[in-house]
Amino acid sequence: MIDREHLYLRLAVDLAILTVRDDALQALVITRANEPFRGRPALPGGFLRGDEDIDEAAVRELAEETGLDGTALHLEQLRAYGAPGRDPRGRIVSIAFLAIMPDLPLPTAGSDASSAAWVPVERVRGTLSFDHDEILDAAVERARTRLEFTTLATTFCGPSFTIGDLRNVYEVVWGHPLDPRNFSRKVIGTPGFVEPTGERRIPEIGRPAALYRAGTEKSLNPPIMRG
Amino acid sequence: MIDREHLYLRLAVDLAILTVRDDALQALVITRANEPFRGRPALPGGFLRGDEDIDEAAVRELAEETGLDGTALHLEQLRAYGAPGRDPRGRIVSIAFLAIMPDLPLPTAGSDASSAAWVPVERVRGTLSFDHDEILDAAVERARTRLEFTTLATTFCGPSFTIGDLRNVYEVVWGHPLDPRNFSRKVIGTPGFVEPTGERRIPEIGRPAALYRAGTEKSLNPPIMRG
DNA sequence: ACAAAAGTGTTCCTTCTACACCCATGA
DNA sequence: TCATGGGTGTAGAAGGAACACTTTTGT
Repeated sequence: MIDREHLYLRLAVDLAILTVRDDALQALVITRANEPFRGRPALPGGFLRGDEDIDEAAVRELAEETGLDGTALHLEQLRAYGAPGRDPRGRIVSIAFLAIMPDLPLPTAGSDASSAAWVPVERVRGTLSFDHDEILDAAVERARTRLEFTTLATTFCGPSFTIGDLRNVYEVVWGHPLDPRNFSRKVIGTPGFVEPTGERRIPEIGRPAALYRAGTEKSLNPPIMRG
Repeated sequence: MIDREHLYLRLAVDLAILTVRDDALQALVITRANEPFRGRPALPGGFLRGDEDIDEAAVRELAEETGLDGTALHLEQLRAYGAPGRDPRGRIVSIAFLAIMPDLPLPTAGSDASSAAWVPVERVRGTLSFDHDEILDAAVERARTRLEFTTLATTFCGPSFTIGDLRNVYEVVWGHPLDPRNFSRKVIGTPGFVEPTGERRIPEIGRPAALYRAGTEKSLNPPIMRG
């Protein structure tokens, strides 16, 4: 075997971190503090270190950018991006991840980022550095199909939520309204999707709603139809 | 930016190449010609070169191992495997691919492989080098769900096939029988799944069956239920 | 009383499922 | 005419879609 064929390169992880905030699907976008693309928006990410697995690198980067423990949240590999020339610094292959979070305040601004902020994905479209627009598109599409077939939507919510909150997640991610009555029945009638806490939430106006927490079931079948 | 943090490594692509052959789901397994694991079974694969994208490397490796043009077949990224120590040669991260082929003769034995052969996945289980057992498991599970939601099963068949041939693919991959009559109706009633060629195949015994080729539709909705 | 959001009941329709039955061919 | 696999008809069950209607709160 000829060693010339063996290309040495650097491996990065890039994170598409999504949340539902102000009735919009938003992504965590940083402003780059270093070249290349200094001062331009990008997805958070960083280089793989010598002693860690790829998923560990993703969890570490998530913690560095958001201060949150990624092991409790949804973190999933999307795919590898490795077009020659996708990074001006040289041959860098990136493993893209999808991360789902509830709408929590961001405790820290990361080291490599001069700022980190939630931005609606509709506004981010077409503005990102490297091939991060493509990564974000893939992440959003993956999240959309995950809502159909898994209980992932509960990860967008906090520790307790109403069926209306959960429906709002679906409506925002899918971009169209759902029938509240059929949705309610479907969710409550699916064993392991949600569990009642016994508490209720009293809104400013209207009938109080029962509160639920995420159940133990992870997959949905039959799925929730996207309409 | 501290350069010590940037790990340089080599990137490999590994291919789980599946076919349906002799009423069994089989994988293309090579016997390694070089260290490490010389003489042991493994999935075909190789290192990324400097001028190619990851998917191009997968197509190239598929051609080298099977002599077939991968652009016409189904080739799909599974995920990256990068545990430190997964390869005794050093830090090597591998992008795993799923490839689907009809049951064709294998024209060539590859350069890095002393032999390449189809082996039923049930017999391969637990015998492969590196973390290739894990990769193959992921590939089989991905193929199973792809049959539900896409027209991928036609890729297992040749250029023309009967509905019975197609059903056999489903039965072998899923591991349980399907109702021939309902299956027939479902496939023929799904626009774009299959197109009649006008030809018929006369079997040794029994009624001749109409021949079809793959249609243009790639996704199935509603899906074919796995039972 | 009214607005607003939570939830229930009911009807219609599509699709899956199971199985009875008919069709076309070679031996 | 029989065995074998290809293909159609049809009745029942299950679940989705649509929507009328009731419930529970604050103002």
